[in-house]
Formats: sequence, C-alpha cells, structure tokens
Amino acid sequence: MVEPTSAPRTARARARAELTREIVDTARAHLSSDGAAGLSLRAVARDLGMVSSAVYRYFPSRDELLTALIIDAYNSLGEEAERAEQAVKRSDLHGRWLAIGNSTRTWALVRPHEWALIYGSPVPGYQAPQDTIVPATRVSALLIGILVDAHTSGLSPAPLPVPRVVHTSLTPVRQAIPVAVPDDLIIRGLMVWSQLIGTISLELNGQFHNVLADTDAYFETVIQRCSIDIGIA
Amino acid sequence: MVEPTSAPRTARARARAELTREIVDTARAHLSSDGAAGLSLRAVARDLGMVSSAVYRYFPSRDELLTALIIDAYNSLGEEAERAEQAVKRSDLHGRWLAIGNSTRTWALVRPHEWALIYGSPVPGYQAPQDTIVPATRVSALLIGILVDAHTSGLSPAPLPVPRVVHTSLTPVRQAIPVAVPDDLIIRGLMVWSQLIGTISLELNGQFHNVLADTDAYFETVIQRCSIDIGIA
DNA sequence: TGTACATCAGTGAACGCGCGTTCACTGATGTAC
DNA sequence: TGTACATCAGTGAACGCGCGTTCACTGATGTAC
Repeated sequence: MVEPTSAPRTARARARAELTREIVDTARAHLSSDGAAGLSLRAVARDLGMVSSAVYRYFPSRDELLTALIIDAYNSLGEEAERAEQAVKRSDLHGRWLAIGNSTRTWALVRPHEWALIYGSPVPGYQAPQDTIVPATRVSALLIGILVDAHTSGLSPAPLPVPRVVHTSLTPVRQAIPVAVPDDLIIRGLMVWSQLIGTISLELNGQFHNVLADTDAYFETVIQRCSIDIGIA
Repeated sequence: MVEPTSAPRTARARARAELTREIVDTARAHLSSDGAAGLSLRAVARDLGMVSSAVYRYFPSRDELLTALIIDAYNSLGEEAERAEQAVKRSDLHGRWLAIGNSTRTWALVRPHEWALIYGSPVPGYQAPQDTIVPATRVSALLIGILVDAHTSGLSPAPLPVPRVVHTSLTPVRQAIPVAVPDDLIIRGLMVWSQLIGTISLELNGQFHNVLADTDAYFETVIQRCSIDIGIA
C-alpha cells in the first residue's frame, strides 16, 4: 500500500492506516465503472459512509488519490509478474519470459481500468509525480534480467547493425542495465516490451474485434515469437 | 466530414453543413485540452457563440458528436497514410511500409488526443457504433496490401509453424484479405501492426521517458526491423 | 409572380444533477507532567 | 495515577462551478399552389 506505516502503535494510527486503505480500495472499485477521469472524491466518501470533506484528512486532493492508485497498480502488477517469474528455474530464460508475458496479460484482463491507468492515455490535467517512476519499472526490470542472463550465457541472436544515432538514444535505458549489453539486444528488448504492452492494450481496447476469434491463442503465439526475437526460444 | 451532403442547394442547407463542420472542428479543438471524457456540448456551443440547446439541432446527443469525432479521426489518419503510401512505387514494398509507419506516427504526434480517441482506452460509458468500423480499417488495409504483394511476389520469409488453434483464431481477419495468404504471414502482419500502434502509443503516453533520448531514431529502427520480420527489407 | 403554410434554426429559462474544496465546529484520542 | 492541554478525525454547511437535456417560443427560410 501507499503508506508503509511500520507497526502503527496507537488506536488512532491503526484506524488511520485502515481507513486510508479503505479509501484507496473504494477508489479503485470506482475506477472500473467510470474510469480515471470520472474518479470522484465525493462518490468515494459516500460509499464509505463519510462526509466528503473527511476524505481530505487522508488525501489533500483528488490528484493525490489518483497518484496512490497509480502506484498501487504498478506495484500490484509488479508483484504478480515477479511472483510468476520467480517460480521458474533461473536457467529457463524462455520460461521466465513466458511467465512475465502471461502474468502481465492475466493481470490486465482482470483489471482493465487499472491497466488503462498505467499504460493508457494520460488523464487530462493530471501530471504523474516522481513517486510513480520506481514502481513503474518493476516489469521491465524482470525483462532486463532475462536479457542480461541471455547475453552472459552467450545466447543472444546474431546482432543487426545499430545506427550511431540510435546508440546515443539508448543512453537512458543503459543506466538501468547493470552490465554492458549490446545495443542490438537492448533494441530487441524494447521491441519485445512494446509488443507485449501494445498487444495487451489493443486487446483491451477492442481492436481485435473482427480480427481474432481467440485472443488467448494469438497471445501465446506472440510471446513465443518474441522469445525467438531475443534469442531465448 | 461526417455528412456527405452532396451539393447542398438551399442557403439553409449550406448553412447547416457549414455549422455542422464548425461544431465538429470546435469539438476537436476541445479534445486537446480536456480529452474525450471532458468533451462538453455546452463548451462547444459557448465557443461558437450559440446557446447550448442549439447544438441539439445538429447532434442529438453528446455521444453522437463523439462518434463524429472518432470517424473523422480514423478518416484523417487513413487519408494521410494512403497519401503517403500511394506516393511510393508499387514494387517498393519496403518503402510503402516505411511510408505507412512514418505517416501514422507523424499524424499521431500532431494530434495526440485524436490518437487517444481511436487507439487509446475506451471512453467510459461510451459505446462506439457500427459506423466507425469501416474507417477504422483504412490503415490496416494498406498493410494487408503490402503483405499480399509480398506473398504473390514470393518475398515472404520462411514461415514458422502455426498451431491449429491459432489458425482457427485467424478466421475473422482472413475475411479482410482478398487472396489466400499463409497463416504465418498474417501473424507477422498482426505483430507488425501491433508493434506500430504500440510503439506510437507508448511514446505518446510518455513511457519512453528515462528510456530513450531520441524517439525519432528509435522509431526509424523499429520500422526497419519490422520490415525484416515481414520479409520486405 | 405572389401568397399561405410548413419547416427549421436558434433562444432562453428551467430541471436536476454532480463536482472539488474550504471552513468553523465538536468531540474523541493521545501526551506530558 | 490523574489531570490539563494538544492533536486529530469527522461533521455539516457553504461557495462557486459545470454539465446534459427538455421545452415552449420566435422569427426567418423554403415550398406548393
């Protein structure tokens, strides 16, 4: 949850922690019916049987509540993907990737509005603060781990040439990768990540209507082919 | 535009066509500031110097106006992509694909909110009607054209096996493809299409912050690599 | 060509609703001596 | 251990705002004879 209040002592502190959680939970439920733009403090308060102004004891504004929801969503997805990935034998790079892909999609299908919150179009008038950056990277960190392992075990595919401009453009990501990995592999990783997020978003947004009859089967094929692209099939 | 009023005779009809267009144009402008969920009939009316109820002479409800915007957006993107693709020599499949990719991204960068309207998360409480289906397929129709040409000129890459379930799942898309094309190529096409839409959406949603310094260069590499995947590099 | 009637665009008031946020307040809980 | 004071959660009223949609109406434009 958002406030890592370590072992609240007093009754007051315990009540506060609990209500904070209840507010966030209720807000999350509202997301499903009205989307992020329609998230309303008053509606949340109503559901909890409190007066709308009372919520201000817990969140200074509607946007802070939104931020809490975003952070929670990233963490929830991150935990799910980590759990799935860690259940696979370390040496099974292919299996680790499938675990990430499948758990991410499953998470998204269960919580389409939370997915939209983190990977959908930005909420107008809302600017995500710095606090969301770290939780946002948990899934990609797992993918980076696989790429690094693939590289150090010499599995990577024959690299394609990478133009100088693109090499330079990769400077920011490279910060997030613990060891030196070839530009080509980074690009393959980025493309596979885009493919994953993009495919899930297209499915959730209904763009596969009149295109695919069975999105489960298609998705399975997509992640299988992605693992060929990064040389871990 | 939405109403293909062929040669309006009377002054009244001409005025009506013009005002309809002005309403849509104004609504489109409002999209940029507040997003689709915040689109307001009253605000549009105010901007046009009319009373809010007058808009109901032109659009029976807010949702109809949204529908008009969606159809316009699909058509605008479709026209742009078609123009770009048709400027390339028919035999240059690689160039045709680059034209589609680049024109689509350029269109999206200029009109991020219209992009969100058609490829972003669905507007809560709004259900797109049938009228949007045809304009929605213009870009993918161009891609299908390239795939067909690649196949008939024997350019396609060595096909990977496609599971039976996936074959069946492709039934709906196959309706949209004039000639018989191998399952493998259809899947490659779908993946390339997802890669295109996904990459552009990730860029617009700010997911490449702290990842890529130069998204132009990265995108160029992505579409180059996509054309390898569909065997037209 | 001129008149009578029908159609239509735009007005202005109203209905009923929801929202975020502020503020002075009461009463319960926690803390320091 | 008991009391005095400080902190805090929650109340209820209010401010000022915006929204979609309906309706009876006026006056201009179009049409049929």
